[in-house]
Amino acid sequence: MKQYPHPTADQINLTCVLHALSDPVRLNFVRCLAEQLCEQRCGAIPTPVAKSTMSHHIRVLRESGLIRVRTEGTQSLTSLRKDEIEAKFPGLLAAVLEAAKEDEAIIALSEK
Amino acid sequence: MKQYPHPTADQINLTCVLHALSDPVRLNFVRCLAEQLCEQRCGAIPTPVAKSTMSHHIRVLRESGLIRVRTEGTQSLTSLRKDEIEAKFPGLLAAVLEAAKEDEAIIALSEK
DNA sequence: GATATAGTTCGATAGTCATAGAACATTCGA
DNA sequence: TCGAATGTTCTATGACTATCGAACTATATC
Repeated sequence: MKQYPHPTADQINLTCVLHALSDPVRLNFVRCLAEQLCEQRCGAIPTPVAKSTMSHHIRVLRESGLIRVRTEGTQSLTSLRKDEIEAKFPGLLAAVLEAAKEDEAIIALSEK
Repeated sequence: MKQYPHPTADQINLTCVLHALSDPVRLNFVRCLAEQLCEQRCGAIPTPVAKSTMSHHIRVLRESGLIRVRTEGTQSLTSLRKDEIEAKFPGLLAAVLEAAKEDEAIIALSEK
C-alpha cells in the first residue's frame, strides 16, 4: 500500500499554491473537496478530463501542499489541508473558495 | 500617447488572477505596488529580469485585471486595481499580499 | 486463479510561458 | 536636431504543462 510524500507546512510555498489553484480543473477539485466533511475518492469528484490527467492534477495539488492523499485498498482518498493552509496563509484559501463559488467557469466543470 | 486595453471588472477572471499572481516576479511587483500610495513607474520597482521580460509580466498583470497601466510621456505608470479586485474577490488580494510578506523567496527578489 | 476496480506511470504531443536580445517607437532635454 | 531615457514589440529558445491513451500495479471480489 504505497503512500505519497507531502510537503511539511514549512515547505509549502505561496507561488506553488497559487499556481496549483490557477488551473480550472484543480480549482474545481479543491472547491468540491472543501464542501465535503470527509475524505473523498479521487473518482468521486466529477471532472471532464481523463483519469490519467486527473492523476496528474492531484499530484500537483499534493506537491503544492494543498491536499493530502492517502491510499487505501485500490482507492486513493484525498482531503484538503485546510487548517495547515489557514495557519500558513490566513484567509487565503477561504477567499479563493468564496471567489470560486461565484465563478461560472469553475462551477460548470463540476457539471460535466 | 498610446494607452492599453484593460478588462472591465466583469471580465476579470479568478483563474487568470491566480495565474498572474503565481509567478514570483509578478507577485513581487504587485507587492511593491501595494505598498505605494501613488502610481509607480515600471522601472522604479527593482527586479532581476530584463526589461523586455518585465514588459511581458506587466502585460500579464494588466490583462488579468490586477493592475492599471497608463502611459505618460516616455514612462508607463502602473497602479494596483485594489478596490475593484476587493469588490470582485473579497479578501483575496489582502490574503495574498499578507502571505507574500512572509515569503522569503518573494522578498529576496526586491533586493536584487 | 481469474476478473474487475481504482489509480499510477509512461510516452507522446501540442500548446503555453518565462526569458533575453535586438530593433523599434515615443517623448523629453540639451 | 540629436541623443538620452523609457518602454514595447518581435523573434527565438528552452522549459514546463495539460492532455490523452496504453500499459501497468495493486487490491478486492468471485
